[in-house]
Amino acid sequence: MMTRQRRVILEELRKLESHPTADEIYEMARRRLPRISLGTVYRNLEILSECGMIRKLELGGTQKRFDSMVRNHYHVRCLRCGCIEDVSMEPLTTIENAIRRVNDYEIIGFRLEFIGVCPQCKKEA
Amino acid sequence: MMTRQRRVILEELRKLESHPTADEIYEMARRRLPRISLGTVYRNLEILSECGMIRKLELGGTQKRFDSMVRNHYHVRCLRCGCIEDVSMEPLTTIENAIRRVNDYEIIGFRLEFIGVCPQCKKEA
DNA sequence: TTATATGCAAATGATTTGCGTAGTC
DNA sequence: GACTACGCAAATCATTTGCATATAA
Repeated sequence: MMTRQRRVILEELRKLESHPTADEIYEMARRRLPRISLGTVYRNLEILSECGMIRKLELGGTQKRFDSMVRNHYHVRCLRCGCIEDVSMEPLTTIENAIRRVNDYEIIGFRLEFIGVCPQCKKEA
Repeated sequence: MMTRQRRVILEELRKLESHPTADEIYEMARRRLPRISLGTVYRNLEILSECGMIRKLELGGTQKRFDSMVRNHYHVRCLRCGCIEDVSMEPLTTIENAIRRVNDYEIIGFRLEFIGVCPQCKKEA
């Protein structure tokens, strides 16, 4: 069911290169639909990520993050300011191949997050 | 300050190969110190991981996990039951080298988590 | 029309914090 | 004795859920 709310959430997410939290998405959606509720945002983010239209990122920090880029890619997170960016890097075929059988698990995928200090914070430090 | 509480938490954590949550550690500690509080457990886990004596894992799921193994290693998480295990696998020198400069960040480390289905759950499925 | 989604508010679950007392160095 | 940590309970923060109403197909 493509409701107005769901469409707006999806559109707003697609405008961004970044990885907003649920409440950031709520603020963006609210500019277009002032009566939308935070609960609706959470519900739709869940549904959209279940059906693969967006990606839910469970990276470090207390809040989950979301992005509209579904292709496999990696992230860097800044230790200092917490900002998160995509990593431009050829796919790590080494890992992709190495994980076929790990600990006798059936491996479905992996999550790779880099941790470091972003250029901005490097300057300030 | 090595209090009785802090020592017990550390000892209990070192007994395990697994990656317990704060409340699991609380239960373990409580068998030896019945009056210990959950707040104390959280405070000590924070302090111990800050000074590098244990490791705080911010993997998927809602709860943080902790382990006493400080050397760099990776994890597998089961999609179905949520259990988490260490991965026995030679260090991925490919990544270790590849990450020296990513997106102009100063890279300090990375977090790698595999996702799959554990042997137990494979049987049940 | 009928299932599904919404807004609102209250509930939940993990973690953190304030405060007065107790323990460690 | 001074500083740090403790136990307890209340507070906080992100997220989820119940319910009566509204909306999309």
